[in-house]
Amino acid sequence: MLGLQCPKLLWYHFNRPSDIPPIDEATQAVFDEGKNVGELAKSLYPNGVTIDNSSFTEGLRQSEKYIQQKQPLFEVGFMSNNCYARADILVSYDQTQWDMIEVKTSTKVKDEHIKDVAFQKFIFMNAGIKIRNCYLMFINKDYLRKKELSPKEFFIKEDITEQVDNEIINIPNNLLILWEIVNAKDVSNIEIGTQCYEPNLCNLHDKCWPFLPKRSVFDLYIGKQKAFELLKKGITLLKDIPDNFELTDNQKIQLINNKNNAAYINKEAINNFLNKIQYPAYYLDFETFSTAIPILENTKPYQQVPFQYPLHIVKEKDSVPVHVSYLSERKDDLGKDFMESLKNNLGDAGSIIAYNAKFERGVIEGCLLSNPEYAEWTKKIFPRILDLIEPFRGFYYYHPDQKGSASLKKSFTDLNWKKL
DNA sequence: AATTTGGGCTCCACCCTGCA
DNA sequence: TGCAGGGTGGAGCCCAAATT
Repeated sequence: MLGLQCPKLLWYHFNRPSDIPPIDEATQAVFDEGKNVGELAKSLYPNGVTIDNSSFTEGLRQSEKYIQQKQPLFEVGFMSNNCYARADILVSYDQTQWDMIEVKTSTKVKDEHIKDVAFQKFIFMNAGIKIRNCYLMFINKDYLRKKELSPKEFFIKEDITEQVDNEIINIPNNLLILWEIVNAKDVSNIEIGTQCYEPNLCNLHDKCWPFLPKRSVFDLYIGKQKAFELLKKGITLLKDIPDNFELTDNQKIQLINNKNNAAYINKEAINNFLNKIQYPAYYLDFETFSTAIPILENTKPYQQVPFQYPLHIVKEKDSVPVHVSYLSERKDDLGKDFMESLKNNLGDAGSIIAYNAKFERGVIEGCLLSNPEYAEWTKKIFPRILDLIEPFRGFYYYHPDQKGSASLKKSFTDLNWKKL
């Protein structure tokens, strides 16, 4: 059971090419977003040179060449210790030293960023490039876009030199472990852990995790730590959890009917919930987009901007739902039409029902930024909202096929079983 | 990538009790 | 009366889960 543990957060430098799955649309969108933000960051360093990395050897050749000059360099890459690293931005400090700037689409400095930059600095130093200070350039989440985009206000630049230097001492040892893992013939000796899915899903996840059986301890609701604990004791099945092992009330419900695959139903709690619905009932769902770089005036980075909603109105109990929908036709200010349409369709009374309704609530609050005249109306609307997630998160109803999830769309263990 | 939210955990102030 | 030890409750923090 005991085995090698991947050094957390460094794996993404080490994917074996054959193990990298094709990029799906969502991942591609994240990459594109990163590219846009990267280009915006470059605009802050005039006279910079972007290294041509269309081929690996050409990238290295150009990096060697331009490092002799002193203008800012973008995407410059070097090799040492049999590893390769590429820096987003390198700015010359004096004749011998450079400052390293890493651009992230995040809105704060995270531990993984420190590890990332430490790796880059380590490789660069060993390649003979002298690095003075390290900076992280990330997104100011409070930046409110006006008509013109202001890159200077959009970014925050923070000195992380000290944290990087504290981290850099761990790199040599991490590299040893990582090489061993990369060269391993199979994964039977590699220990799974949170590093497999945090901060991102590892590309080797589908190789290391399938040993888990169906109905495993990883189905436990909010129970990943408990699952790892049980795994260390050799317990992988829900039904094998000992009676004296401490579980929350919801987790106990998961074990009821687990074996015979039947639903647990708390009729009283469900009835209480249903009785809260006041008619006419409005079933609502928002569709939104969000971008790191705000494209509309009076919006912030990553703000969810709504453009469409379906609404089903049930006038009285058991009556046939009436369908109403909205699709924005404006490209400048989406919030105003959206709010006006909602106001016209939602009436003055009756429950407004959504799944995970705090999302809908947040979107409406976001619209108030550019449409404050709806503040009064919002106050009247919010108390009417009822969250359909309540009966599921509260385990009023639970079926083992939910795998510990109250989501309409996915569960944690689907990560392991999606190929079956 | 962010956000919200509730649960669970930790920390600490406070109080009570038992004892010298 | 003072002190140590144990129990209790609130504040604050972190994590996991849901949505787009």
